[in-house]
Formats: sequence, structure tokens, C-alpha cells
Amino acid sequence: MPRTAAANQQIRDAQRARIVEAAWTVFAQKGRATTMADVAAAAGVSYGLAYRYFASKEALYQALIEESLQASATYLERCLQRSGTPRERLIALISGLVNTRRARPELSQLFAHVLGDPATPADLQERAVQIGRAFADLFRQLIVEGQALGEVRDGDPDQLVTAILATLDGLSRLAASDPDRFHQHFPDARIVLGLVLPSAPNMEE
Amino acid sequence: MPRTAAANQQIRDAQRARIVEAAWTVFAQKGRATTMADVAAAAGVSYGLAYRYFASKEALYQALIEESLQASATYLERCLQRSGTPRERLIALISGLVNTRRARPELSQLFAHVLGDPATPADLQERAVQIGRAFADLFRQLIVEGQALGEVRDGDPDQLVTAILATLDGLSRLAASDPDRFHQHFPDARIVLGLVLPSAPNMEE
Amino acid sequence: MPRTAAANQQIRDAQRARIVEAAWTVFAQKGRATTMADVAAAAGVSYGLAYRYFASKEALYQALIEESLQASATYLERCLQRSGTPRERLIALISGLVNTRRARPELSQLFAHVLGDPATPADLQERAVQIGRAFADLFRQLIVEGQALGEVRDGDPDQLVTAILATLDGLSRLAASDPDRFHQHFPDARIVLGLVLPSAPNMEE
Amino acid sequence: MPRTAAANQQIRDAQRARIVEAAWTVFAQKGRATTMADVAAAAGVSYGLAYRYFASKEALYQALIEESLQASATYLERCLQRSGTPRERLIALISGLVNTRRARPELSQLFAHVLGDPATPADLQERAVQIGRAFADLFRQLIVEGQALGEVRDGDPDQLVTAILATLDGLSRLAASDPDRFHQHFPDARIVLGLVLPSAPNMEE
DNA sequence: AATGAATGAGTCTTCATTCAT
DNA sequence: GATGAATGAAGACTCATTCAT
Repeated sequence: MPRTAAANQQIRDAQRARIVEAAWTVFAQKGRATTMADVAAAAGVSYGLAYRYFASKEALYQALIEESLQASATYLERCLQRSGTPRERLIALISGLVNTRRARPELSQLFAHVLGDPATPADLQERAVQIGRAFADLFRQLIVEGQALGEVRDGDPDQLVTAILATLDGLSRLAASDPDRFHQHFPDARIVLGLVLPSAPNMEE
Repeated sequence: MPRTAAANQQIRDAQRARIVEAAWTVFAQKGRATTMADVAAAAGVSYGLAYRYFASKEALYQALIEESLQASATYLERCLQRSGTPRERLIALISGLVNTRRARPELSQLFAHVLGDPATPADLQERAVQIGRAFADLFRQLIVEGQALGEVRDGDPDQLVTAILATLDGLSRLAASDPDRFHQHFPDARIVLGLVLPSAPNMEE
Repeated sequence: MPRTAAANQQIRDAQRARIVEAAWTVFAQKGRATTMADVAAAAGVSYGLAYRYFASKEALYQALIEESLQASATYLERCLQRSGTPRERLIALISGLVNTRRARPELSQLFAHVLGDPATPADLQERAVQIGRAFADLFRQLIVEGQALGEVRDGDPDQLVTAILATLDGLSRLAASDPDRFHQHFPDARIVLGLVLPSAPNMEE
Repeated sequence: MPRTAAANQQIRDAQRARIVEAAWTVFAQKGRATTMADVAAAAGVSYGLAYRYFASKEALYQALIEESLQASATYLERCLQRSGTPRERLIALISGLVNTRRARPELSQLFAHVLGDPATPADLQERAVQIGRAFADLFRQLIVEGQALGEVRDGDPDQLVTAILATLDGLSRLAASDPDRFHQHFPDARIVLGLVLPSAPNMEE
């Protein structure tokens, strides 16, 4: 007697999740250089199975990128709507971004791969650039306002933004490049805030 | 009449340099995903020529990595021997590393690829990790000493080190991921120093 | 309570027939390029089911070929035993073959695939060639005899045979290559008889 | 010293021709089922070489189809412009088509594959259908006119056209399905003309 | 010394086939 | 008896590498 449709769907959902899960790990690490054999091995399934769930390696990779972009875009939206002094908003913004890098490193690793890999489809790259630029603009605005209020360190706002973006990008890659450090010495957001704030915030803020 | 041995050698040296030069550009950008056709096109030579100077793509890539590691090691050596207060030494160290990222982005891009690409031969990766760790140790030491003297911000020294390393890594990748920002808004070293110093140094120091 | 053996057998027979029926349609059209998914979809069954009735796609395909060859062989037998003048026998023979192509296009399409596809197993191809050759011989004999009696057009008998065979082969493929023409303008046997008979037969003959 | 550009071009032209030549043979025989390994083996070159000359198997196949369609279209054009009585024009038309099938069997085999293979790209298939239909229309017109003049056998014109097309299609496939017969007993055009003409033409016409 | 034609191993993808339910 | 999830061998394609000229 064949399985019920529900049982089949359950299996499919589980396997799809298993493959996606494995894909996150390996794509985050190797980016486009990932082979389907890598994915299959990481998921513990056969070579061809992923093709029952994704049309191609590219489709699988892009599904992950999509989710990564989506998460970034959603977070951006929330940050844009937040209120408070520039200092408060910078604290919230940077804390959130730093903590995401620790909590869900694959998301930002994927994002980093998109930006760094010229082989990424133009539309996805474009969207990643847009999102990155929107964050940069927000950072810049908060920095300028904060500097006017004396809440933020002096210095060229654009360069300050660059430094923050670089730090976040570097943290994104840390899980892959130095797992020990990532797990044991991941920096508290207050440290990164040092780039823009003259004194460490009390994180109650 | 054959060319003289000296003339031959001169030609060889020139061609080799031309290939290496081109290789820096493309490997820095694409890492291991670089094809030999990329290198040949960038060098403006035939795509078989590189094999007269390098045994394999891997050998060429590794020669560049080698040089990158060498430069890092040399710089590390100098930094270790420098004297001064922790604050002074941190300023010199970070300034040097930041400025190298702007002045010779390929060097640090290669270094970053080594750390991030699991396909890099283990020995090279190992050496890169060693060097990275040595820098980290130096950073840590200077931070601890500086904190004792009140010259350096409070905060977990290891986390401070992580933040610095991440920022430097992020800056290394900037030329590839966001060339506009790299060229126009590359941060002054003083900004990065904000991670560890409570007040911006006068760069005469 | 288990079904009775007889009921089971009945189900099995019905399912088998269903699969075979579908297979005729798709194999006739696509030949060896047919996939098992095609067959299953056409039969409206799951794509593993065919394997309960046939050991392999090849076995299924060959069963159809077998039937096609069998039908041809049987028809050949009948034709060999028929009596009458060469003209009468040619009329009967060609009419029968032409009409079969209209009435049961799949049979001859399969036959055509066997002859045209080099990937067909040698034994089946051999038998198809044998049958084809026997028809050719019969055609040739009737033509020679008919020419001696002035009933058949002049012309090299072998070439006349080739033309007839080609026409029949072409008609076999018509259902697939031009369904409209096949359905609306399928030629009356008298037209094909024009190849060998100087005047159209009264089909009462 | 490298080869001269001219020498290289000569090699490329020769190899391209070699590959195309081999491709005609195998594609004419196996159609889309042909593998690139088949082509390479037939051409006596390595597996990957064809990819230096053609972007893909599909591109190679389509280049051949293109040529086949082109040849048919050109011939059609000439036939449309010819003058003469319907009988004369039918003789010329059918003779030309029959003789092409003997002289350049691959051309018409390819054409036949296009019509019969549902996997052929829609645009090419469309063009093939157009050309086929144009020939059919011409046949039909000449037959109708010829019948009015009493030069052409009676019978439904569309059916007569179908018979001619089928015969030509069958002859196209003959080289693959029965090489012996193709080489030794290929029918003279006069025999095929028997389908439409009540008496064999003197081929001086 | 330099070129670019040629090779073939490695990766992506399809699909015949198996098998747990 | 039937289903469809899973497997893996085969064919398309890329690219590192070789080598005749």
C-alpha cells in the first residue's frame, strides 16, 4: 500500500529541509565553488536527490541567497522605522547586525559571497548592493546627526561607514575563516560601537 | 644568431613579471575561481605561456600566496621588534595594516582568500593561520598592557582582537566587493583605532 | 480478506494493458527517446508501476516491437499464400499495407523506429530486416511477373520495390511528423499503386 | 616559434570542417540521440574539441539543421520560379528532390529528423513545417493544373501530395535504414513520378 | 621563447531503476 | 497491488594542462 499523500508530503518537507540545511552550511563556506556532491554529502543523501527538490545547483544557491537578502531587507526596514537619538539608533543598529552575525552566520556569509563573487547573477547582486547601500546611507545619516549632537566620534562620516561595513563583513566571514575565534571570542557589540562612539554604551540603553 | 643568454634571461624575467602582475589582479579578485584564461587575458599573453614559468595554476597561485604570506611575516617581524608604549605600538601596528590594505589591496585580498577558501593547501593555510595568530597575540598583548595603563579601552582583550582582525579582513575584501567605496571612502587608520583607543590619536605620534 | 487470485489476475491484466496501450502511443511517437515518465503519465499510473509488469524500459519497448514484428510477419505469411494474377496480388498487398498504416499507425511507426534506430538490439533489427526483405522479395517477384504480363509498369524491379518501401515507410512516419495531413489527406491505396500500375485499379478487384 | 595566424586559421577551418563532416554522418543517422562522444569518435578527435568550435551539442546540431533548411528553402525558391507546363514542372521538381535524396542523403535525413523529433526547437521546427507546406502547396497546384490538362493522373490532389511527400520522406531515411538498398537500388525519379503521371516521362524533357 | 590547438578529468544534470511503505 | 522517494550511471560541458609548430 502506498504511503498516504500526507506522509509523502512530510517526507518531502523533511528532505527538502535537510538539503537546504546542508546547503546553508556548505554554500556559506565555499560559495559558488560548492559542488552538488558537497551538498549531497553534507545532507547525507544521494547525488541526484537535490534535483528532485531544486531545478539546479544555481536554483538551490539562489534560494539561499534570496532568503539571505530577504532577511537583510526585512531587518533594514525595521531599522529605518526605529526612533530615538542617533546614538540610540546606532547602538540598536550595530548591535542587531553584530548579533545576527553571531547568531546566524550563514545568512551574512551568503550575503558576503554575493557581494564578492562576480559570477552571481546580476539581479541578485544588484539587490544586495541596494540593500548594502541603504544600510550605508542609514549609518551615514545617523553618524552625521550624531556628530552634530556630539554623540558620535569625529571623523569623515563616509569613512566611518566604511569601517563599520568592513567590520561587519569581516565578522560575517569569521565563522569560516577562524571558527575557534568565532566561537570563543566573538566581540560584543559594544566593541564594534567603539568605532563610532567615544564611550562604551551601557547596554541597557 | 641566437640571442645572448643574458638577453634571454631578461626577456624571461620580464614575461614572468608580466604574468605575475596580471595574476595578482585576477587572483585577488576571484581567488581560486580564477581561470588560467583570466590570467592570460589580463597579461595579454597566450594561455599556454604561464606554463613555461609556473608548473601549474596552483603553483602560480601559491607563488602569490607565498609572497603575501612573506610580506605579512616580514611586517609582523618588524612590528614585534618595535618599541614604545602599548598605545604607540598599537597606533603604528594598526596604521600600518590599514594602510597596507589601501596601498596594496591585492596582498591582503590574497591573504583573505587563503583564510576563507577551504580548498587552499593545508600547509599554506596553516602558515596563514600562524601569522594571523601571531598578529592576534601581539594585538592582545598590547591591548592588555594598554588597558593596564589606561591607554586602551576596556573590554575583553580577545574580543577586541577579534574586532580588529575582522575589520582588517573586511577592509581587505573591500576593493573587490565595493570598489567605489574602496577608492573614495577608505577609512583613515584613526577610525579603526577607535576600536581600541578612547580618543583619536594625533597621527604625528 | 485477500482478493481472490482470479480478481488479482484480472487487475493485473487490466493494468498491464493500460500500460501497454499508453506505451504504444508514446513509443510510436518518440521511439527510444521515450522516458518511463512519459509512459507513466500517458497511462495515468505511478512511474514505478511499469516495473511490476516489465523488467525494464527496454523490455517494454521490445514487447511492442515484438508485437509489431509479429503482426508484420503474420501479414507477410498471408500475402505469400494469396493467389491471383501479379496485378491482383500487388493490389491486395499494397492496399493492405497502406491501409494498415492508416488504421494502426503505431504498428508501422514502431517498425520504422526499429529500422531507423541503430540503438535497437541487433536481434530485433535483424528480424525486422528479414521481414522487410521478405516483403521486398515478394514485391519484386510480383513486379517481375507482372511486367512479363504487361500488367505492371516498366522500370527496374528493384527500384520499383525501393520506391514502394520508401512510400510505406514515409506513410508510417506521417502520423508523427504531420498529424493534420495524416488525418485529412491520407492517400488511398490506389494512389500508391500508381507507382507500379499504369492505370488505377477499380478497387472492387 | 608559434604558427602563423594563417596556419592557425587553416587548421581551425580544417578541424571545423572535419567535425561538421562527422556530425553530418552521425546526426543524420541518430538525430538528437547522437552524443558528442559519437561526433568526436566519428571525427577522430578528442571529446572536448568540438566545444572549441561549437558552443554546445545543440548549437552544432542546429548549425546542420540550419544548412539543411537553407538548402531546402533555396531549392524551393528555384522551383517556384521555374516555368513550363505542370507536367514539366512536376518532372523537374520531383526529379530534383529525388536526386537530392540520393546525392546528399544527410540533408534530407536531417530535415526528416526535424519534422519527426518533438524535441527540436520550435523555431526550427516551424521553419521546416513552413518549407514542407510550401512544397506541398506547389505540388498541389501543379497537380490540380495538370489534372485539368489531363497531364496528371486523377485522384484527390491532397492525397497525391501526401503520397509524394511520404515517398520523399521514406527515401530520405533509406540511407540509414537500408544502406544496401540505398546504394544499389535507389529509384530513378521516373519511378516516383509514376505516382502522378500516367506514363513515364522521357527524361530528356 | 610563444602560440593556440588539442586532450581528458571533473562537475552538472537527467533518467532508468530500486524499494520502503 | 501501487506509489513515489531515492539512487547512481551516463551524457553534456568546462577548464587545467600538454605539445606541435
